[in-house]
Amino acid sequence: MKKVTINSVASHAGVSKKTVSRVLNNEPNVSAATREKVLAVFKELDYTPNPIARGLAQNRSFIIGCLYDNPSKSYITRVQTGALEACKENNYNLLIHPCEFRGEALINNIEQLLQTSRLDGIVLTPPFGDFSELVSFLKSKKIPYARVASALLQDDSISVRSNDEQGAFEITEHLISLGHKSIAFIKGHPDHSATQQRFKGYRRSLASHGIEFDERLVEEGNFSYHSGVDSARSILDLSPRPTAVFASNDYMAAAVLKLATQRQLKVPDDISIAGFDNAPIARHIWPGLTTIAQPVEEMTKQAVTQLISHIAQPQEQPYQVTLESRLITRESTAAVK
Amino acid sequence: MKKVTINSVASHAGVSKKTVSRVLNNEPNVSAATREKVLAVFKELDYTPNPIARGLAQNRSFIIGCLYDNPSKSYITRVQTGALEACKENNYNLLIHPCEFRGEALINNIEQLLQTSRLDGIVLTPPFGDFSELVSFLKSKKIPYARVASALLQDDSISVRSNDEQGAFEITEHLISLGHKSIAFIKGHPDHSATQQRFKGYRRSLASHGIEFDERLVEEGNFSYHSGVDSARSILDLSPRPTAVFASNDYMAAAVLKLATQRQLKVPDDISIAGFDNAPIARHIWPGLTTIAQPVEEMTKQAVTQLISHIAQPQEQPYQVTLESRLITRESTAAVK
DNA sequence: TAAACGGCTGACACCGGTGTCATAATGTCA
DNA sequence: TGACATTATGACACCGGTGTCAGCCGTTTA
Repeated sequence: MKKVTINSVASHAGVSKKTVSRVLNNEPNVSAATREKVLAVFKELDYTPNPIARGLAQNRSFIIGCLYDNPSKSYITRVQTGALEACKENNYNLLIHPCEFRGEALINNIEQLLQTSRLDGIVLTPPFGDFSELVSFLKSKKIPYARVASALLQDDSISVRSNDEQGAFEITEHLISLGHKSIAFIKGHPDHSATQQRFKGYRRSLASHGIEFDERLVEEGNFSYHSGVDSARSILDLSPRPTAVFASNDYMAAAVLKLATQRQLKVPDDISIAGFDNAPIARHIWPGLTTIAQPVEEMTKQAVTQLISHIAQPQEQPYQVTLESRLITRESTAAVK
Repeated sequence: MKKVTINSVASHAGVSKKTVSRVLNNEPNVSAATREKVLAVFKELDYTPNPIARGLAQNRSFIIGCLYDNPSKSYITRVQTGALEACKENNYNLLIHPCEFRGEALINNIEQLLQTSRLDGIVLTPPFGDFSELVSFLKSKKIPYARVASALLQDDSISVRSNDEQGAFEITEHLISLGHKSIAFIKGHPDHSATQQRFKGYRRSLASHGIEFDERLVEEGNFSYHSGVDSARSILDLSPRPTAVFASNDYMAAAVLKLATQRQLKVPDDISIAGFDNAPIARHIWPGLTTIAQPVEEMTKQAVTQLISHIAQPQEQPYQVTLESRLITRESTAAVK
């Protein structure tokens, strides 16, 4: 079976390869008759253009890089799913690049990645969208990028996020409506902008009900299950014990639940627990976690779609979108007794 | 900043581009002096060869495709981690291809993937390594592939697996040693060869202790959490209720635990539960799940490493390896009362 | 001493596409 | 009907590497 190239198509159709190329790329200045003829030969020979040759000629790789550093596997796969959908629709490939570096080392690592992989663009998932050195490095190198679930910036970048502050506000409202007044809070990783946002939503809700903010109820976590265990220990040791705990993500919330259960506390009777993200674990444990569902796949898909269209045709206007999140109540929260 | 290509290096070093190419590829027939000179220019100009151009010349993409269809996000990320390590070491990229097709549609989907992406090789993760139509399709197309965690085949393929049968045997032995005689079993997805293996290990252990196999204690699952819930319902409704449940993976085991807890059963006092895989959830819930840890990253890394070296230099001898798995006991199993 | 041989090197075609530009064919208008 | 604009097409160079082969050199062999 011989390889089918643009040359075989051209000679089969009795036209030049340039004309075939024009048909391939839907360029104008091809007569309808010629176009038909070439398209027929495509079918006949079952021709697929070679992306590598195209890439060489256009100095493109048709590969998008996806940068992440996240303890949550489910979050990563959701990001990947969304990114893949966008890539598939545009005949791009996705290169995944887990990356645990910070600062200088991060820049070097990315520089090397760019040199060896010739990426056409990069999706920055949390926390990388908030690393200003990285963002300005990419900007200076003129590498197109898109930011997912990162803080709003007053610039011309592509950014798709969800409203973390509002989500945290709503879930705190939910707890307060159940009669809770002493609500502990576990912060996320300080590098993630979501951490501040969620904290802000929590405080706004407290304030709107005249509940005084109590520093002692706040623990520093980092989104990992392990950090949740540590925070849970401190919180459950408090006296008086808070009647509810709002953890900045579901893994930490699951850790609180595990520790509470180990200590013979009944959830939600003795203590209510709320999480954030609607990770699979939120519904895989008993009681199921009340949490906030975010459209992670949709955010990433939009970001990558926009990134790809920007690569094809650099635009001036920014693309900044904020999607809505949604409260999901399960068994882990109940009215205070 | 001009682009640094093989041509600029050649003119800088005062040699032909072919000689530069020889140095790049560590080919013989370059004098030590010339080699030194060229290498110095590499450093000086900070040269990185363009993989796309190289790919065009050699008709290679330097991309490995990773095929998967698995409900467990943590398994997927572990597979990816291992594959990525191998790719990175060999300057390959990894293309991820989640794929829920079967039979004819699967072949078509993969054929399209191959045409558009020009993959150099494919890693088949469960259950794809056991789809004989797919395997023989790849063989007929002469696409190099490696199978991870799939059944042993008497052929010349690359295959890295772990001993599922032995793992299941050991965990059943563990339960029996705790005094359990009525041990329910939840099977995995019938497409996965691990499903049969784990079932065999369970039966071998029962048999070796003279415990009669009871069909009524066996439920059909499919590795998903949801299927675990259904199976758990049937098992917990049995009368007399088994004193232990061995689920073929941790998600299904977690489902059993959730349902049991919902029904006010104490685990492990009223019923012991064991899983398989050592997924994160196994230690994120209370009580933690007794399970079998498998070297998923290591399996995948070995498979991909071998695949890449096979691509560079097709070998005749097969590479078939079985790695060991390991019993991890946590709080979900205890002596029968 | 001539012929044969091996290591080293570069000229040149080639991989499969795209960009540039010249030219042929067709259409428009005065 | 001729001058001119517009559309359609192809020749050719180019992207940045690798494969083939010929030629040069110094050394060994007959």
